[in-house]
Amino acid sequence: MDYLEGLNKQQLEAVTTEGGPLLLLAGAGSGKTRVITTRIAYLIDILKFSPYSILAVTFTNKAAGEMRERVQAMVPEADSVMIKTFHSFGAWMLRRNGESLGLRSSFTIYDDDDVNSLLKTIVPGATRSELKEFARDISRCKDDNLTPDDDLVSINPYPDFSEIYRKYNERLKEIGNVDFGDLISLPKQLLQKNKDLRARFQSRFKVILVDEYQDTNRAQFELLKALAGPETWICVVGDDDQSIYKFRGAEVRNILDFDKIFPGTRVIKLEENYRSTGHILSIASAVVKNNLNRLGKTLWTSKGEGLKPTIKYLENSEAEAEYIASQLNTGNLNETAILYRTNAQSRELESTFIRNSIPYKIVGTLRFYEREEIKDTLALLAFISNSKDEIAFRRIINKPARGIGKSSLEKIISDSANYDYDYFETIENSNILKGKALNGSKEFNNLVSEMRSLDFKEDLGQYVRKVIIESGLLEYHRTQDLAIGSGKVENLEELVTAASKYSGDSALSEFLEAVELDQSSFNKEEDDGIPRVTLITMHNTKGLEFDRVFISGMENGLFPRIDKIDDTNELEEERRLFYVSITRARKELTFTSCNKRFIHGKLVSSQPSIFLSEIPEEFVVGDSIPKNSGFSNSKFKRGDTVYQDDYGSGYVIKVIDNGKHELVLVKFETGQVKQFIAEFCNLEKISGY
DNA sequence: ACTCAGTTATTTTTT
DNA sequence: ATAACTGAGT
Repeated sequence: MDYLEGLNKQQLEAVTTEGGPLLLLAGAGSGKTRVITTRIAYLIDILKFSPYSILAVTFTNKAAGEMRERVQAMVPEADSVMIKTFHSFGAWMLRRNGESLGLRSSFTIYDDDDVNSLLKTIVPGATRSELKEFARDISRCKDDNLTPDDDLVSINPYPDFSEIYRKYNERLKEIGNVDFGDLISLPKQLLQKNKDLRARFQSRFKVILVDEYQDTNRAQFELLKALAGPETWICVVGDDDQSIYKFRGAEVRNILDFDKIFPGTRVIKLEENYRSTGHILSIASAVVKNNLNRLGKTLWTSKGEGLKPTIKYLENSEAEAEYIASQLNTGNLNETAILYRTNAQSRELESTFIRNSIPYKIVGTLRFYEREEIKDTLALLAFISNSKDEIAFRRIINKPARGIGKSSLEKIISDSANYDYDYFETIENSNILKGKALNGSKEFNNLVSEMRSLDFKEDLGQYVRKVIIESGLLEYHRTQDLAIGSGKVENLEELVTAASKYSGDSALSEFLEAVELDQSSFNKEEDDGIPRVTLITMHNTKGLEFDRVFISGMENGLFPRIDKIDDTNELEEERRLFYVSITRARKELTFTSCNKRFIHGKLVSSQPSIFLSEIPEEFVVGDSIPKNSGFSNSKFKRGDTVYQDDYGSGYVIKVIDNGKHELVLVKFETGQVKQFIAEFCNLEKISGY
């Protein structure tokens, strides 16, 4: 029981409280992971719960892995606790219980890219951005538990949207695959429809723990409700102040209203922060206090005040990068992070760091599975396993070139109606193709049958290697490498290595699932021992901490984003993002803000973020915070409210300096966007920050 | 099937 | 600025 030692009063209470429901409000740096893992250990070790009866759900595989490791260090038999992400839990459940939905246990999971391609086959005339919109909105429907039969006007007002959504679901079902949303909503449906199944799950999982509860969406909440019976010890852990994924369907109300939905909830707040020094916490608290929609808690530390954070104003983004670079001469780069709101901001930092020979690493930009060569291989593997997979088929049939162009492809697709939409069968039996396309398609089918006849149960790595070589994909990408110097072959090698960790009957589908759901195991760490400064988006920093943090681009329009400034809910979410960013820092924190910045190739004037004005002056040093204008010479700033005789009132979207004139782009309440030359326009400034 | 010029749209994205 | 994509021309 020595693992209980050193816990503070609230932590101990959180660990030992019996029964459910239990809501743990765990502030940033309050030892949340320690509490969850210790609670699991305590349940097994002291309260004698079977590890098998405990389900712990997280949002990332990284978090799941960390949790497993830490629990096992305390209680070895905890290795049979089910610790999974929401999505991998859903996949696990569907592979075992999906027959009634027409799912084979080897289904594959479509990612956003595949979803887009599938939608394109359903709405061929749609533009790229329309497809993207449909994909996003369908995903949002699934997050929100909305079916095509529901009123979807609030999601997408386009009258055909419901039909598109319906057709999309039908096609997905015909193909026999699922998307990310299905991994939550289908298990939920199964449990709701099938009383026996529900009883089985409820008798197995006596304890359910959910981490990062503030980021659950409606569907995840419903799944949880279906899993938890009246006797279940349900415990959710989260921080309403750190809810930053609303744009992905996260529903803050889940945590705000938890005690109303689960009557008799015990609420325990963990407010002692073990991470940051006092001034940093004071700033974080002062900032987040401006949010009205929160449960309210105040972090404190016994660490002492520490250094005052710094605010620095720079003329432009180049100066900003140079300033940050100049600060990196001292201190441990491994313990330093530069945070920004948008990925595009990393470019300037990168080029400056290269110029100054500062080693850096960028977190989270290029995802392994999104790479062309990887997607190609996965598509081929998916097709070998399921020749009804239209998206995989489209992707791989003519790669490398087999003489099957657009028209031949469409012929096969349309003729597949006669062969149960199985493209392998269509090629096998249809006589619609001739010449080069006929030979090419037969060649493709031979490849597929040959691969199907091979056994991969011993070593999936060897199997994948064989597939890559025999299909010609390796050669194809080798040529690409030679042409443009990409590392595609290297990536394919890495895929083979990753695959060799899998064996057994379901090796292939396990592997395909891992690639979709757990990219972390494929992200090769630059482990050359050189200390590197971390470049990272604010969103990606959740759960991380550094001795020294720079928060860059503190400008209205960029952060908070321009379209979020005048919507209270959106602004509060941006502010939570700021709160998350601030609380990453242990000891040192610097905010930088620029007067001018290149945005989409245009030099744009900006003004300091309204968030900077929320920092109490007594906690910071450095440049003083300009009130109102005065930072730039310009009369107009982004975010200003203006009035114009012809168009009425609106706000400034952009101020562009084109060298000759200052152009002011205004979005009016009517929805019109107009451009004016600052010197000559009759715009009246109503208010500004 | 490939190339090149023109077009478009550029938030965040644990799964 | 820039990447990613489209469509016409080779």
